[in-house]
Amino acid sequence: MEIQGQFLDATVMDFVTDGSFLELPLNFSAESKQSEATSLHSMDIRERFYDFASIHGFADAESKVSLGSLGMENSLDCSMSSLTGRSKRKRVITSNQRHAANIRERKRMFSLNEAFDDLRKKVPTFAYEKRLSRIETLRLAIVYISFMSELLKKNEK
DNA sequence: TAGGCCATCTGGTCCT
DNA sequence: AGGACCAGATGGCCTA
Repeated sequence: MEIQGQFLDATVMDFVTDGSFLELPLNFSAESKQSEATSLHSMDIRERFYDFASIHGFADAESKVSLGSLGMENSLDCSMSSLTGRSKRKRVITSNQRHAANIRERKRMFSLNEAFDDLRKKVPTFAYEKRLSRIETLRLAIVYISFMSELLKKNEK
C-alpha cells in the first residue's frame, strides 16, 4: 500500500498546521453531525481521508503557553522539589562528563529524528514540495489514526 | 526582516 | 553515580 506522496491538500495542511483539530472530539462521525464549525471541519477531513482510502482500494467509497510569559520560571524549581519532597542536589560535572553528555544527547535527538522520519513515511501526504515539520507530522498522524479507527469501526458493522 | 523550524548545549530531575 | 529524559536558551538557516 503506497500512501506516501499523494494525499495532502492545502486545506488539510492548514488544519494540521494551525492545530485546531486538537479541539475536535475523537469520534467524529457522519451520524453525529454537530452544527459547530469545528465539526464541519472534521467532516471535511474525514471525507478527504475517505476519498484517499477509496482511491487506494482499502475502503469503500460510500461506505504550551510558555512558562516565561506567565512569569512562572521561578516557581518551577520550588514546585518540583516541593512536589517530589526532594532537596535540590547540585551535581558536580567535569568537562569530560559534560562533553560525553552532549554526545549522548545528540545521539538521542538523532534517534528521535529517525523516528520522526519513519512516521513521516507512514502518514499520507501529497507530493508536497516541503517536507512536514515535526509538529505537523505529529498532528497529521493524530488525524490519520483517528480517521483509520473510524474506518475500522464502520467496516466492522 | 520577522517568524518558523531545527540542531546543539546546558542544567535539572528521574530512574536504575 | 551516571545515563536517560526533558525543557529552556541560543544561534543558524530558510521563506514569505
